[in-house]
Amino acid sequence: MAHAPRKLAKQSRSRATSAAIVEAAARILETAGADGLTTNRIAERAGVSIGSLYQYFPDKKAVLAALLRREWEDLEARIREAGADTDDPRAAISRIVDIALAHQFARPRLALELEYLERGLDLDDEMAALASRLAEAVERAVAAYRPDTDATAAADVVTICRALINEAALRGDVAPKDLKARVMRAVFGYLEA
Amino acid sequence: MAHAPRKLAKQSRSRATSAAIVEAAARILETAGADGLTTNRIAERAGVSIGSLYQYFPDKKAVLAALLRREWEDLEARIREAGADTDDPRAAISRIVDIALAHQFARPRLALELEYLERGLDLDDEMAALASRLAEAVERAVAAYRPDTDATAAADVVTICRALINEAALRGDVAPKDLKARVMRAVFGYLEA
DNA sequence: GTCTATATAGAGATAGAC
DNA sequence: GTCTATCTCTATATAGAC
Repeated sequence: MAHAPRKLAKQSRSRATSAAIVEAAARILETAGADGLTTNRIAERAGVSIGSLYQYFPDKKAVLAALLRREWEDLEARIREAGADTDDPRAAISRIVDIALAHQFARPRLALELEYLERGLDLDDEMAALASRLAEAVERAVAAYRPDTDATAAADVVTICRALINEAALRGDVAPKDLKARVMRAVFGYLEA
Repeated sequence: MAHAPRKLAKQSRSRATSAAIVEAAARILETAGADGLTTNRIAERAGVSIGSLYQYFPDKKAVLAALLRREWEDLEARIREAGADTDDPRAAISRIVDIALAHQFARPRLALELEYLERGLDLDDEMAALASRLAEAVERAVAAYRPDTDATAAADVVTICRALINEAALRGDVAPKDLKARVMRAVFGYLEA
């Protein structure tokens, strides 16, 4: 297998290019929003030609799907880890809130734009499965805290968190110091009611 | 003033036309989303030519602004009325939640699309004032229930309501029978914490 | 495999007849 | 004041040289 190393090097370069394209899309979404996101600009920002972009992705939606997947995989790994500890369920939920805060405030505009664009993307099975794993990680943490709740409660908690954080980010608050407290108040106010 | 009636008739026809254009935009947003909303389609749906549309509105954003204004004016009137009764603050908030539910479920897709598009519209002073009146109506109701809270609490309550209702509408639930209960749980869970 | 050049389509908006 | 016809621009995506 004398060709293996060369092949690997090629694959690695290829992955770097497609990652660059995905990150270019992310940067444009952050600065110009969904309106400003064109395939030509993505290619330019990624430092490749438009022709190359279409060698890596079949169409514009595929670039967005890859970006969304990157974000979800990151989030899922962190949340699964944070929610694992069932000894102190309240602390587990608190850590999940921290992760959500960190994630959305790291790139607030990006998170917001993706949330909107997500609807226009028809997710394939793999993405749907990823979304399910994400939801389940939260469900387990919520169920550990209140075993008498169903999946709806966990979904509501996620919705409430996202909305409060998005709204703060939208208003331009860099990272309001009382936001964590307000999110916790909303989450546990809901769960304890 | 022999010309007054004719003038009024003219103004009335003119208002009917611009209302038709605005409603056409609303219908397209509901069925095709922001992507499908083009000035040509708006004109076609409104039963006027594209040339006429531009006689009534300077550009596409102006049509959207007029639509948003229509929605907000409707909502503001209802909420002001519902929140007025300070004898039973809890009931006042409950009625406001009912109005929000009715409003967003009457045309869920429209409400959702407008929420996104709102950001791309630079509101003029009049629209900003309208938004303030809307916010203040909720603030008064919240303050009557819990006088020790600030405007942030009222804003958070609005954010939580909108998110839960949008999420339900987004999932295609026509009007889940337990949604009102969940929204109330979230709102009062937050306010009583 | 990466580029340049371009086909194709559709957008927003305007001109000018009636 | 409403229409049709069209200008201009910019988008996605492809073709074909290298």
